[in-house]
Amino acid sequence: MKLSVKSDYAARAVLGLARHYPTGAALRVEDLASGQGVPANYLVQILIELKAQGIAKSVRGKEGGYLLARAPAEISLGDVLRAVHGEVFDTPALSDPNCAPELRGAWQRLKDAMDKAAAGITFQQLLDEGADKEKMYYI
Amino acid sequence: MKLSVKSDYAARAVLGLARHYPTGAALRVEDLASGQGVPANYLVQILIELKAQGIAKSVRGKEGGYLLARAPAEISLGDVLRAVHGEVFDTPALSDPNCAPELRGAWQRLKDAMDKAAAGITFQQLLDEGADKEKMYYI
DNA sequence: ATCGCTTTTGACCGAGAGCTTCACGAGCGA
DNA sequence: TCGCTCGTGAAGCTCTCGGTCAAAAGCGAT
Repeated sequence: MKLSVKSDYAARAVLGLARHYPTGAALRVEDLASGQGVPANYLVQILIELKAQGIAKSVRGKEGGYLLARAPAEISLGDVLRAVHGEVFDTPALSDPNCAPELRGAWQRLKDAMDKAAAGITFQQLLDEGADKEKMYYI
Repeated sequence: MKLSVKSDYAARAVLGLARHYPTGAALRVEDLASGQGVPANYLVQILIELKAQGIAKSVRGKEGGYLLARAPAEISLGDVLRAVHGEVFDTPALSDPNCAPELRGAWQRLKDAMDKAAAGITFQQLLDEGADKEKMYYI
């Protein structure tokens, strides 16, 4: 099971916005893209999806750009994954009625594990981990 | 994150072989395919991969077919997923060096959760669940 | 009002993967 | 030798993914 580059880009974008969140200012797409190593034109589409899901919001015109719609503590990795794909975990078997019920149960268990793990990772945690790592250099 | 139909087919195939495991006889591809609602010509390719990973084995000639190489209790859903794709969970971010380390940690946690969940589901369990369900009708 | 900045939207395209089918070769038993 | 089965490779088809581009639209400043 391979995760798409899109999910990765989306996570990077949200992390970038989260780092910038305390300033309260909007971040331009171009700056966000170059800071995270993501093609700007592609990032635009991802940001639009993030906005549609209420994760980010945008400001137009000069001094415009993107910022998070909620605090980083309120955004989980699962939210981001659901924003760019429909579901965190999906398989044709779950919607196939002539799939054996015991198998469907197995896929469901896998899905639940995935959902739970993704919901348990918030971007505030990631910010803290990054800060901890940086603190190492000062010791 | 979408799971391919191939993984589903592989799981069905192994479940079908597991049900037939106690007899010790080989199961023809055609029979296995029609029993599980899988295109036979495609199933062949999947079975070859399962065989290459030591999950199934084959017998040629008349009375030939496929059977499990180990007991159903020794085969986890993770084994099957790893047989048809390379990994249970993979993302370009994990091998991208200029991805933020805190993000890589997050993906790794997701991967671990997935691996653990997939390793914890054996086909013996699925057989038992199926048997339990069948017993319901006799009450 | 107009201009420059930004997001927004939609269309487009090439490459590759996934799914499926087919045809033919190879091993085994009668 | 014949019939049965697996084994293997190749082909086609569709669809998604990753990425680009251009034009529209909102906002602020001059």
